[in-house]
Amino acid sequence: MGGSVGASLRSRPCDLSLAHASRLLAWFDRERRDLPWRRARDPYRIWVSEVMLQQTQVATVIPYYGRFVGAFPTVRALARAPLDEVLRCWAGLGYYSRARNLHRAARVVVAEHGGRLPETFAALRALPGLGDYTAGAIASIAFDERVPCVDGNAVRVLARVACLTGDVHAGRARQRLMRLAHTAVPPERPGDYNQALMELGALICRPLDPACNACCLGDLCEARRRGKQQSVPLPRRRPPTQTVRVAAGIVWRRGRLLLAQRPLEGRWGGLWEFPNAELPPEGTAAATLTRLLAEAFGLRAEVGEKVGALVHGIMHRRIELTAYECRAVSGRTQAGTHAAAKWVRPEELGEHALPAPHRKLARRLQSRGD
DNA sequence: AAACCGGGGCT
DNA sequence: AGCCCAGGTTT
Repeated sequence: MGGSVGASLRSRPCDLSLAHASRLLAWFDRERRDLPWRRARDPYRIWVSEVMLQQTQVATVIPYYGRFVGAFPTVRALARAPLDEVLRCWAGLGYYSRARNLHRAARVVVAEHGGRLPETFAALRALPGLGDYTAGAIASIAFDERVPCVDGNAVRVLARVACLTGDVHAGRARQRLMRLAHTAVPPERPGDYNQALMELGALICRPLDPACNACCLGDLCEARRRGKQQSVPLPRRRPPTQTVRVAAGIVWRRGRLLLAQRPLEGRWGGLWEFPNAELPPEGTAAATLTRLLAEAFGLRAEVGEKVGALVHGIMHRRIELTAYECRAVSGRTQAGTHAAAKWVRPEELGEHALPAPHRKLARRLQSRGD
């Protein structure tokens, strides 16, 4: 292993000076935002907050966090709850596998660790749903272990301070970054240090317009010295966007709507949705929905007017969802490939965890006054 | 409305 | 190293 002689002569990953950690900590002590999960050092609450903060911004997380720890104040309470209830509490946050993993791990913690979170990085990392980031966050913040936790904010700060010009998301530059991240964590206050790094990335060392003049690391930052803040780190390369056309049926029968629960595994696992299917390139919505309702749900239905259309973007995918009002005229309801199917009153929609695009759809239907 | 930013976990 | 999961903010 290791690079060629040439590579090792060329440039070693420059370790960050010790000064950077104390600067960062001093800045954090002054500027840290007062966030609900920073008020206690309960490992469980830190865990919940870290999972919610994956792929979701602080402002969005705050109200959900309060409701969630209100409903499930301890690991045991979470483990006791049925998954459905947990998903309902998560509804709207997106990326529901996070909630499923959290719930699954809570049950493991109760079964194998007596209801208390294990206190080392290695033991945390072994729990389902906890990867390097989350295990590092809990280990350092709740248990003072000297391990890094590297989110996108931390990547940006480290890459800029050390001016890592390669692709920090892959290959050698990635390894270098992670090595740097490990050595950079100070033995004192590792948890605060990690939070400071991420906080600096979020507030100061922003992707597009870093506030270098206000940065506590300004005079240590190699990218700034070289005027390369804009090009370091290299943006992640993205696959081209794919458009998917989906038709959904708002199916009525005796004043109730048909809702189907997705299989527990996989995309939007366990969530409830309006029956829907991807439109084949040449297919019409009416034909697609008629066949779907017949074959998957055992219903003969008439497809009526278009009652809504929206676009939902997810990563590099663009879902164009069109909804049609349908009337079920006969048949005995089956779940098909879904986990379940049921008829609900419109006002009961809110009690179900729906995928984001279907939530949008449901909101529109209700505001329309149906 | 388009462009852009967000990454963890698993195998 | 590559695959899967499946949202929000900015401009």
